[in-house]
Amino acid sequence: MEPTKRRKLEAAGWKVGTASDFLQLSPDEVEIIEIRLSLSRSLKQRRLEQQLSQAELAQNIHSSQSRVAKMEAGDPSVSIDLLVRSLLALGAARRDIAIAIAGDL
Amino acid sequence: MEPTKRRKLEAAGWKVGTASDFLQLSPDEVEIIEIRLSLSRSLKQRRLEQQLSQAELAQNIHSSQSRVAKMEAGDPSVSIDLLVRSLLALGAARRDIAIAIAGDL
DNA sequence: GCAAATTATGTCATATTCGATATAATGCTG
DNA sequence: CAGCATTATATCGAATATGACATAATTTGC
Repeated sequence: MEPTKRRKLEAAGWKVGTASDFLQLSPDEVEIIEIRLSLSRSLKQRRLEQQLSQAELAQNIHSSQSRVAKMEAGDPSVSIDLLVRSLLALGAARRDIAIAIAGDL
Repeated sequence: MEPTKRRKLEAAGWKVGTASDFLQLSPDEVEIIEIRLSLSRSLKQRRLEQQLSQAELAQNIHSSQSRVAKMEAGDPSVSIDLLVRSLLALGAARRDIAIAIAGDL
């Protein structure tokens, strides 16, 4: 795994001890994590574009500031469902979500 | 809402009583449901392409036949997370998932 | 038509995710 | 620096998703 990608994961709070520890994640698990991180980044970007605080966004989606923080941090306790619902609440269309998931495209 | 779309939702087990009942779903909720259904269809298509029974797929993803059936039926109790994980297990790439979500793209 | 295989539906105990809350950490502006 | 807003982290009971199981319905091949 490239150091770049690894740093991204570690920065997002995924405990990635040593490189070999990391390897116990299956490719599919890594893929899911990356999808979550892509959605996270998209969420944060949209929120900032709309000049909203995490607390304000939380109100819009009937959630809490702490959960928004976790969403943006790519916390493992956050489901893709919640990320998608939040993106929709920020005005994202299905297509936008698809693009976020694809990573580049 | 077009009758076509509505029939799709009803067929998938989303209790959509009358048209007015249906309207109590927010556009975002409808969007989520449609995303789920897109992923469902993609899942079933992939499984059939690979000539697997629901039970066989269930084994691969450490789940059960009944849950696979629910996934393919677009059952409300199934998360997007599980659908994505299942698609990955069937060999789908991120891009494939993105395409499924976008509808076209 | 009838087995056998496959798929659908209902239920349940357990596991995971949820919003909420508290509080710590960081950033910003005077 | 001090106050204030914003964001991060930890923990909780409640809500939701989960696999497993039972069993019904459906499809398939003979």
